[in-house]
Amino acid sequence: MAESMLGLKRSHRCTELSLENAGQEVTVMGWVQKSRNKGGIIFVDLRDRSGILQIIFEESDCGSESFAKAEKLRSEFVIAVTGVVEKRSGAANENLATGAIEVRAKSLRILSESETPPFHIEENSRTKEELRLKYRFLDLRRPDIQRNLMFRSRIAILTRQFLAEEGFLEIETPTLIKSTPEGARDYLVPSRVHPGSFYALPQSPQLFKQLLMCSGYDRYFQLARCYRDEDLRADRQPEFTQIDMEMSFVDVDDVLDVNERLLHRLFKELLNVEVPLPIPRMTWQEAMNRFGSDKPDLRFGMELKDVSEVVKDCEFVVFKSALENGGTVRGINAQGQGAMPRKKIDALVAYAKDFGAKGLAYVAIQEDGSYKSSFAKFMTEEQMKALADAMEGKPGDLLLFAADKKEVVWSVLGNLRLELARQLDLLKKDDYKFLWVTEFPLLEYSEEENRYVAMHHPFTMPMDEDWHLIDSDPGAVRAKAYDIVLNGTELGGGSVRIHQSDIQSKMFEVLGFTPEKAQEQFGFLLDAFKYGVPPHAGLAYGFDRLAMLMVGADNIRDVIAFPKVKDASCLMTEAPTPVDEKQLQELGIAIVKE
RNA sequence: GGCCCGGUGGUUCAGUUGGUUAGAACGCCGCCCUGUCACGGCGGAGGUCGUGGGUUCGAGUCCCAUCCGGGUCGCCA
Repeated sequence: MAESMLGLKRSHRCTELSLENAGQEVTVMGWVQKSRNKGGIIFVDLRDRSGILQIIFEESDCGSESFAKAEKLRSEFVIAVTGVVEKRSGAANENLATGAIEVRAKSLRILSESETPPFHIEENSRTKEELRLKYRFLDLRRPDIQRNLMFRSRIAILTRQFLAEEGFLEIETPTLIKSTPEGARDYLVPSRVHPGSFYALPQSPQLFKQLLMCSGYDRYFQLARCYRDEDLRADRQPEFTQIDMEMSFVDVDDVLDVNERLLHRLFKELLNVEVPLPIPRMTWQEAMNRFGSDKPDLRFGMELKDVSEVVKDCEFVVFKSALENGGTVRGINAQGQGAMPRKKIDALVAYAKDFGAKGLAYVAIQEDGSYKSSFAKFMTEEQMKALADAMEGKPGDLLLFAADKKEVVWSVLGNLRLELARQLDLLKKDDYKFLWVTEFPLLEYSEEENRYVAMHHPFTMPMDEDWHLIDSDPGAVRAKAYDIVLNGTELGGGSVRIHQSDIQSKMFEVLGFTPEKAQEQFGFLLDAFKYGVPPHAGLAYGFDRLAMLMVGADNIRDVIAFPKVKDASCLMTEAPTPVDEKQLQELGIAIVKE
């Protein structure tokens, strides 16, 4: 039987009370975490978002009516207790923030009863995520998830505060927008008023923030909901939040500067971690060559080394043919792993094949300096030594080599490097290594579409010194684009935008847009650029990923209140669902049954 | 779309080469208990082993298909 809270007002959250409040009468409200009935005395652990507080019921203090109610309390009942804070006469509980005190109840109201929940509300729950997501409203009561979401809130609030101090304006942009064919798949929203026409949900506020620059707002930001209809990953949801910003009259350095200070502030105030400024920068080319990745994890070494020159005269056909076909031979040195059993090495080879390797060559340098290798018989002793020297191989080391086109070698060794680091436990969560990766290629060739596509987006400014190559060697043109990388995760990225119509026209041409098509797709932006557009640049963070890394979660779902599962559905609401025939008719939509 | 892992009372798990009535812990229900806090004591209920086929005298266990969840590759301007 639920009672009213009429006449009561919560005076404190559970852990807002301490010995300093001893003797005060307080009113606390929350959920019953646990009830321990000793017969004539009942202890109740009361939980709210702040934590746990022990309530003590004795009939002589609270009267027979409240005591009878206290005997009925079960997990997750919502109650209101008025009582007096006192120092515990029994032993203190050192596991609780409020372990030295308790509230001696004078009255109890049961505001809401609860059925036994399908799983226990507790920290570090081992209950399957499937069940927890179905009952997400209960899962969200768990202290670790509550801490994550409260932390996430602090990031959002501090970000707003910092950017406001820096002169940024928070402006919302539409989420029913025009569909753009480039990039990720759009979520489409049918228009009732225009049968057969669709809005798209934004993948980012990109064009609108550029228009805001055209309109003179000069510094904009938004915590923007974004949508991409692509498959999910541990760090990818179909709808997510960006910390999105754009600035006028700036170049690369200005954007990086303000964002470094933002990150410094967030990590200092929220984690008490000092991010050394300036954050190091590395060009894309250097990142690929040294780490085989455009988002290198700098928490450990094991860098890639190009040994093409060293092995160019050897007889090992794998190396030879790779080099003859314009490829490359590169390796990494897994120091101290020379004794790795064959089975584990085979597993690494299989792992490498997932990333396109045809195989993986290895050399284990024995403690006596001899070599155990998959290809030693094709090498002279001198060649082997030269190779080991080039890899700075010492006795006890394991050298792993990939030979192929450089893109494949990068991918294989870059991922292998990470896999080894995971196996060797080299990745410490509380070690935060930031990096700017700069000078990304402007374009990349799409085998699927048989043309160049924008690596970032079609509005990215090329580097002045490369622009003359746009016709002769488009793949070599670098862009004023940058990513902020933390511990091997792309936290965010951005670029200086094109603000000259001749460069923009050329970009569209290279991307295979006819002028008519460009006008049709992006006419509003091109028109805006005719009327005075400031040079501008910006950046967007994956807010969920940032929160995930800051709280140390392994999964983006742990920092999102109501996440979707792998097939982009919601286990709690069961969205998406079919809709009424009437709704479809109104929208002029017919479903094609397979 | 490919590959890998998982699905057994409410929850988390065990279940041997296929062999009696599928076990445990926690939770739940009832009774008892005035200093518990992983409370304790006594008693009790609760399972078509994800689903559908198949093999077999016999299937939680083997085979096939399928559903659900996770990870990953493709994909993610």
